[in-house]
Amino acid sequence: MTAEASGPGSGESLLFLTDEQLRKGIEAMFFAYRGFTADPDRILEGMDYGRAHHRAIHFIHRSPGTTVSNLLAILGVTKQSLNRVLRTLIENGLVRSDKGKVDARERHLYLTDKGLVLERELSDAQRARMRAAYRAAGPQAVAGFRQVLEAMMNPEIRKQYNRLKEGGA
Amino acid sequence: MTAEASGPGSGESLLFLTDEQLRKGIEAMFFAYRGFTADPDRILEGMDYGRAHHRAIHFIHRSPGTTVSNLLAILGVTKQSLNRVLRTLIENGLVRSDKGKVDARERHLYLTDKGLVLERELSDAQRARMRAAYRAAGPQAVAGFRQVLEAMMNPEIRKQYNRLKEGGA
DNA sequence: CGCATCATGTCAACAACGCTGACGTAAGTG
DNA sequence: CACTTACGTCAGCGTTGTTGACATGATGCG
Repeated sequence: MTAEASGPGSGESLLFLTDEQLRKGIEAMFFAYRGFTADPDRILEGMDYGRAHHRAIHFIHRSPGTTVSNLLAILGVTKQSLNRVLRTLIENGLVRSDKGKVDARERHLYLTDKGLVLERELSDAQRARMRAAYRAAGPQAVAGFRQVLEAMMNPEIRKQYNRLKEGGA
Repeated sequence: MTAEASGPGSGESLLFLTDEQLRKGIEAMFFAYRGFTADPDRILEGMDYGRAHHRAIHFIHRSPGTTVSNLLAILGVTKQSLNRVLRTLIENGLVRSDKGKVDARERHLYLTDKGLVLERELSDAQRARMRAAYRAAGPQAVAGFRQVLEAMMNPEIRKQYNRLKEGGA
């Protein structure tokens, strides 16, 4: 069960669209996501933080100076929900919130040195697993992996993802 | 950004193991999982059920007659958490719980006709998205997709996944 | 200038779904 | 008979999502 999803030669047997195949994909997605979050979750447990904090930290690190609205759009949660998370991160000195210079209503978010330390710890763990999986599967599999994931996103989300994929903040 | 993850000819440029590439994979995983759960979530919202009910229904449908312990192992939650979900499903007549014949301590779980209807609705929605993604990406991408996901699972989980992948209940 | 709108923060309440700990009961097992 | 197993349940709690309402300061526009 490695790479023989397409038929033996004859063009594109649609075997990979079987309900059975789809079910396997669905279950693979479910189990893999568990692995995907397992390492950061383990690091976070015991701290006052959870998965939501990890996500906020990730995207702030990724787009330093991003605004609260940006973050809201990317994370897809309500401002009340994000604010709860953001407040503790700011109180604990992991995140800095700067009033905007051109538009003073906006808050620009940055990780502090302390925040960068935690970000590093979390992403190292997650990247290590990702790297192992990538290495085990090989470059071609990785390309396919990304293709399918992109096709699985909601269209508007995919736009955001692509915007993120290219440009900076 | 389709399939040029490996270098232009020269063997296996390790470009796909870049931190940047890993980050893209991580974000793709995050956004794709949102899409993955979006359709069932939408169907469930308004009913008394949530994502946890969907998961229980899925695996009961998939392995009819499975026991509570089996389900616990697959879902990776506590019995208290599962029980809360299972109880409502049984009370509402979506799931039937039969006392075991060889070991009367065990409860064997089945979907009722009513349960099958909901299962169908949920999995149709999820499969439709999966099918679209598979079709858009093509068989080779799908093979890679599954390879990377499998490599991302925890080892014990991967064993369960493979056991599920093959045999029946 | 004044008023609508925007970006943000916050209070309150609630739901879903994880968790731990403890206890009970029926049924296998040595 | 004692022990263990499979399951159910009560009680309580934490995280993270939701809605609704309200406040504040900043911006933009007629």
